Amino acid sequence: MDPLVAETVDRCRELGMRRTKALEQLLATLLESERPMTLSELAESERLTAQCDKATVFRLLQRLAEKGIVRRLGLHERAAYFTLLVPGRHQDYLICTECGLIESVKAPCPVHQLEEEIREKTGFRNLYHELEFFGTCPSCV
Amino acid sequence: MDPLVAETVDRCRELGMRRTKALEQLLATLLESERPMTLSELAESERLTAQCDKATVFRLLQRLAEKGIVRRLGLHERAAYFTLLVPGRHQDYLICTECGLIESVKAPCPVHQLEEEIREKTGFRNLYHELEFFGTCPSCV
DNA sequence: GTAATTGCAAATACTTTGCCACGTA
DNA sequence: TACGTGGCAAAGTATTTGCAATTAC
Repeated sequence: MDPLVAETVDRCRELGMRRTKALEQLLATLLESERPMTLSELAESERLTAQCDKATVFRLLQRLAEKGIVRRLGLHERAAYFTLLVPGRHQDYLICTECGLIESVKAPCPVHQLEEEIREKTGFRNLYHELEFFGTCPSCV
Repeated sequence: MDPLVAETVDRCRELGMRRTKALEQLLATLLESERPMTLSELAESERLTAQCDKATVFRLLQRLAEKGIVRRLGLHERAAYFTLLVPGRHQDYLICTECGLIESVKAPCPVHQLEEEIREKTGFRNLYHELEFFGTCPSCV
């Protein structure tokens, strides 16, 4: 087993989880993946499809996210968010993971130069980016 | 009417959309909002709840997103994405909006200093961030 | 008048939970 | 043995679509 998987399983154990096949395979799958994966992708992946039910993967991810081993990406709600694009205006957001508060970041966005580099090096076109900061807001601390 | 709303409606008109009450109210609502909003929030907002059906708001947002007037935030899929947090490791992503390809950004992340500033100025705790670049990948150009 | 747009209701899709069986410690 | 975990099936919530009626141009 990949030593990083073993190490992560140990962290889980210390946090009170049991060492199960499903947990090991889930962690191994996430670790091998170069990119974030959806619940369905995980549940249907080679290592997990025979191993366990989708509900199990769901509950594992839920527990792992609570314990800070895994992160659920996005604005942390089930629903999609929409925003108006005003030409020449760009916004980054600061979001409270406890109460859902969303506010705009006042400071200038530090990402434009990297975006330029990516445009040149990768050949991607129509580039734009999204940047969100997450944390616990003062009222929720 | 807010001149920026009027201007945006004009852009929509130029892109072939019709000037409807629902469109005007939707754009006004998005523009007034300091933050991104979900479909439900929009459909149930003061200006829109009496004005039109949720399906209408959905289809408007869909058309506006196609035309680049509105942006749908997140990894651009219906499903949530999960990623393993490896201590000391941070990843940003580059995502193709056409084919869904997701790859890691090789360059170092330029956001840490801003994160530090936010930590100091806002009183948020447990801060972290997510940064994604979107665009059309070379194969899809 | 014609084609885009809308409302309503139904269909999908993804997520989440209940309950009892099972496996780990 | 005890309690966390898993499977299966059902419920919950958000998104998306079909179609006839309406409206903008």
